[in-house]
Amino acid sequence: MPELPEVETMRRGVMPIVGATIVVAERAPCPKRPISITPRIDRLSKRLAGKKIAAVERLGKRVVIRTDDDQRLLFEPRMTGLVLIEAPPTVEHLRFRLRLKGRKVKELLFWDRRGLGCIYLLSAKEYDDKVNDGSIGPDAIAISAEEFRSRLCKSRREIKVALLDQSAVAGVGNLYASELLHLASIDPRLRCDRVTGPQWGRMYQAMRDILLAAIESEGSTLSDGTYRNALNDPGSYQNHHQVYDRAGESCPRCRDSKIVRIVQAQRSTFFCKRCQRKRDLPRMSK
DNA sequence: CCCCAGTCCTGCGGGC
DNA sequence: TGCCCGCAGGACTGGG
Repeated sequence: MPELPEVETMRRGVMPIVGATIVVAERAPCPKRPISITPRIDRLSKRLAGKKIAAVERLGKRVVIRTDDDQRLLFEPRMTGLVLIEAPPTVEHLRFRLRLKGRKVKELLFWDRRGLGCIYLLSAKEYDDKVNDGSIGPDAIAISAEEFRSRLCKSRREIKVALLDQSAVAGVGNLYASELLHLASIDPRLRCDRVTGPQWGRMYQAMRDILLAAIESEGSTLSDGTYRNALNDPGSYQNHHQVYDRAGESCPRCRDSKIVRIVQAQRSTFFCKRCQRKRDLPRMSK
């Protein structure tokens, strides 16, 4: 389930395509039900043919390829998508190919087992509009502490649910939301409008620490093994998970309370009831 | 406007 | 052993 660290690892993995010239874009042969590509593939290919790849960027959980004429080709991996330059896990789930020339790398691939992912090409103006109209919030790594707080603090939703809202902050998904709230010692059920100033500070710092550490580890590869880096190796951050998918185990911090699983907005949340409280415990006076 | 439940999809693991 | 059902959670949509 690619979240910010996994998508950042994909971005870094396909960086060698920068400077290459696009020859043609095509659907890979015969998936049962084709993934969503906008505009349709022949028109998308026509708009990209002959354009040079100027940069590979990332916005939240999307890989963004910028061409020399400022178009943006966006890849949304969703649950099981991978952006690759070689060796897809299987042939039958290969969905899309960008044929390239002028550099060592000859193709960019999109592979997606479940086919929930999608691809779209936007003009410079369409891209700017999308970023500015609020449908995609600021990236979780780039956002300031003040903006992080101000974009969330008025909501009455539970903090864990709000962290998943990509229009507020882009990049945090289900796994890292549980992890960062554990690191920040905050109850995932706490309403945003009841989070205190110190809690906002800790949450912001924990979000950065967790996401940056996970990028260092090239993301988390879960038991289904789908997510891989560009060299087809698994990430290693799953070995650092404190709470995610660890219900019933004792909390690694307090070594006492057991990690519990609850459901919020139809998604699993994992946390420690002892370490993560709605209210901070009063500080001991000397 | 804000928020939530339902939808898409495939592979897998648990239960019988 | 084999089959079936439910679950996993990205982003989006429709409705309260």
